[in-house]
Amino acid sequence: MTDLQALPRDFFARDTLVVARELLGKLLVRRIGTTQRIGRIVEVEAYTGPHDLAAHSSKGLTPRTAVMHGDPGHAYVYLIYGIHHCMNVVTEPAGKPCAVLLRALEPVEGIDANTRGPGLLCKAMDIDLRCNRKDLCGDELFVADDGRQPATILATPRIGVAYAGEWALAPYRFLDADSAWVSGKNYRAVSAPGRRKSR
DNA sequence: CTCCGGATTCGT
DNA sequence: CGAATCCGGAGT
Repeated sequence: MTDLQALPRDFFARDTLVVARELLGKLLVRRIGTTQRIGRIVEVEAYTGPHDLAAHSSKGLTPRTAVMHGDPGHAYVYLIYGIHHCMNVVTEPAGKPCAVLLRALEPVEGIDANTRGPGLLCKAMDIDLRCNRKDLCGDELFVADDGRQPATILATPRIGVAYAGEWALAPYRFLDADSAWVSGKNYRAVSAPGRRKSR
């Protein structure tokens, strides 16, 4: 895995829902000095712009969300609950503030921690606020394609966005249906509510 | 300046 | 089901 190449910026400069689905199966590569960590993306969520009330950019242009308004192919990393980090990939041409949240990885190389869930993913990959605004068309943090893609993609509502009204129902969470590494163990109850333990 | 709450996770 | 723990965003 030494010949991995970062996906070009125009991969990210497209419709956010398309980029989100195509990110499934791709490799997230984190290089730190001489070591590298690689995970396969198996779960993502799309945040499609100011009209999408679940997206941070629905609050307008603020210091935190400025990176979402900028060029695609950059990392938007933020601190959540004062404890965890979440990593997004900025999509669409500059001026259209959209992003895809990376929610779970399948460990491929150099990872020995839980990668199921956005906060754990960042911890396992050593991604924090230093990575915010980082250009993904570089060599420290990038996305690569090794030709593999999921056989089946599942779409569900996004996790933890109940405040977003109708937008909370949009099926913008995408996952590799056959992956054992999605965060479904923790969140299936949220995705499929109302099911009792009977039968 | 103060105040509120969160694209989460873990332990009770 | 609540605590952890900090900062962005909004209001005074």
